Amino acid sequence: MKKVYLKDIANDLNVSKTAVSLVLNDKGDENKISQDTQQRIIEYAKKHNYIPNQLARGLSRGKSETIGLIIPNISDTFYSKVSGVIERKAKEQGYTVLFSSSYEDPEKEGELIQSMLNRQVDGLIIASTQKNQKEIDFLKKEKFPFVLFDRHYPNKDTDYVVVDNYLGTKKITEHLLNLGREQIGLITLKPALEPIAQRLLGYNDALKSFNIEPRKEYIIEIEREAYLEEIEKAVSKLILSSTPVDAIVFATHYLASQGLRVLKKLNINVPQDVAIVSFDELSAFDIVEPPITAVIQPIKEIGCSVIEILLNKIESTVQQDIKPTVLKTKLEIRESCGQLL
Amino acid sequence: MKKVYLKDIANDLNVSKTAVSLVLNDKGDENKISQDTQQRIIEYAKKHNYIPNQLARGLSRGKSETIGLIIPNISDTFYSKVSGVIERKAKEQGYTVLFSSSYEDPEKEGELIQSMLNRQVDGLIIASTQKNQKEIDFLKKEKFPFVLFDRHYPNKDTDYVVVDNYLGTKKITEHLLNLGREQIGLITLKPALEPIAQRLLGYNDALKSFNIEPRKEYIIEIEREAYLEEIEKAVSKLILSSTPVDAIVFATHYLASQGLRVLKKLNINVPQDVAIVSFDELSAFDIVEPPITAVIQPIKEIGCSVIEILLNKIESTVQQDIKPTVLKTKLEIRESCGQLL
DNA sequence: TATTTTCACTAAATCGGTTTAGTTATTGAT
DNA sequence: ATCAATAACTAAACCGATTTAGTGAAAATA
Repeated sequence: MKKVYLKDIANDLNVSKTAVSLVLNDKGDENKISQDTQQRIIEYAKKHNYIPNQLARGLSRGKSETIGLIIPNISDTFYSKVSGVIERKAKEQGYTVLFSSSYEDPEKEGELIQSMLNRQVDGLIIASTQKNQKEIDFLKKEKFPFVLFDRHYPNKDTDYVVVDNYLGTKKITEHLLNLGREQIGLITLKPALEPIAQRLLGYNDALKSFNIEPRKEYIIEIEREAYLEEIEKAVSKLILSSTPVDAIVFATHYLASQGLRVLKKLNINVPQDVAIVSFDELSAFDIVEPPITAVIQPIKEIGCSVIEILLNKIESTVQQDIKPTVLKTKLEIRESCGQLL
Repeated sequence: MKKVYLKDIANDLNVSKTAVSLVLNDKGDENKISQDTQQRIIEYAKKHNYIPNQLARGLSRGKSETIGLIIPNISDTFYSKVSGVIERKAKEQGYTVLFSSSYEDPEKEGELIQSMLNRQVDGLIIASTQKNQKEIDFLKKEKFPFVLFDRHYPNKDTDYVVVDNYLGTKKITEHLLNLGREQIGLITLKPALEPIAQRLLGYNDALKSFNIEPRKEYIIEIEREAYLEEIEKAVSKLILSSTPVDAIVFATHYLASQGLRVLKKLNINVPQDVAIVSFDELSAFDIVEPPITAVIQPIKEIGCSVIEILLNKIESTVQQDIKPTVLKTKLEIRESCGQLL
């Protein structure tokens, strides 16, 4: 069973390549190809399992039916889950997804964007390192379809889909305050990224709304690359201080899970000695000891919004408006704050 | 800044497209293009940020520098982690990865394979549903480069990378036996898949090696799609039987975590009443209550082996031997079996 | 000096499709 | 009977690269 090309069909049926191409692209009727001929072509194609070469097709149409997905790390549960949704939705519309991880390296991200563009992707989805103003500006200037998610450039006018990081963190912090905790620490990352910055604001404002002045020594910003080691110091510092905290807000799921490991190692009772909450979660947060209260991100909605906006941009002929999307997080109360359930 | 094509460079420098192409593909010397001309071309290309259109390139070379990755589900932590390794290693060699999830649907998997082939991927990596004999045979017949992983077709002679599912399950079961447990249940999936079948064998043989005859009523095979509901019945049955089990082996990480949820709900003490072990793990298994003993898969090795075998096949001109790779799992002892640590 | 090699290139074919701009043959209107 | 319109196609250009087969001039060899 040799591979069959458009040319072969045309030759064998004594019609032109044009006719075959038109018919197989569903443009037979509008181009007045007779029903009989259409039938013959379609049957032949089906029988010989003809599949067009997408490279050739993409080359001549200037469209590849492919979208590029650039994320910090596919191994991270949040990104892998969003990627799953994006891929499924994209496939439903006939698009295939090229993906690459930037590992938080802006230079690499820049290269990835370029590499995706050479591959003639029809659009890009980027959870950016937020240090690639240049590439983003380039995409904007070229009016190339793209959507940012999870992290956007607040000073740039682009499409993006994010969750309300500010409000989410405010919610978990207020949850602690409502349960009577007052010395609340925050373990977060160096605030290079917009979501992280927003989470800090949410934490601060929650305290202020309870008339508590945030204390600088309760806020610890650690380096993402070295978080495994640094978190140990961070937790110890908050716990063993002369004015120890009675609760800790963790700004990411991996900070929370690693934080809990450290607390266990130090024999701190959660929630009796210290209550903890997490922004975002791992799927096992409900069965860890104790189950961790968290605000969870609407994974499915994020993925769906992203793909919807992008495909709209790709497929519509009229210029689409730029539309920021901010989704709500959901508070999932568990036992790590001492509330009886 | 307009986009620049090969033709533009040729025109502007008064050389032929051939010369430009050769030089930019590092074939200038072997084709005796003068150093001077080479310099000019390279400089011009760099200055104008020339990037070849990969579709055109792929079309004319019959090679796309792309590999296709087909997995059951990118959202599953195991597959997302292996995917991360595969993507990183592939990128290092200049390949980009197209991915799609089959969601255990053999028909969809078949379509995905076809779709990847139209897109002219240079090779395929598949964690198969194991129900696509046809497509696999087709790939074999065409001598198309591909590597299976996680799941292979035991009756077919193909390259694959798997872990020793048999020995891994034997190890965790023996661990329970060594700690004095004797009524050991197994909660697993309907054994359509090779790894799952192997895990059953490992469980059985472990018992036999301790002179215990496996009991049919201790082995519960549940439907993957409905595992959330079925596992509840399964656990209850094992626990509330007239001869209740004193330990349960879970054949996957998600069975184990869901199993633990159910045990907690039923107020069963782990490990006092029932010890549990899991094949494969979630990253939080060390902080759940109790921490779950598991055999873990060597994610990095799996990814590296897969990509190494595939790129070898793609890039070498001589026919490569077919090479099955079976990797070792590692027993991670935690507290869910009652052993004091 | 005549012939072969080598050097430094290039024209044109090719990859496998899509699309534009025609071309016949037939039908319908006047 | 004549001209315009329509039906049913097709030839050839094109997408943007790679690659094969050659070319003319200079240098080397006989």
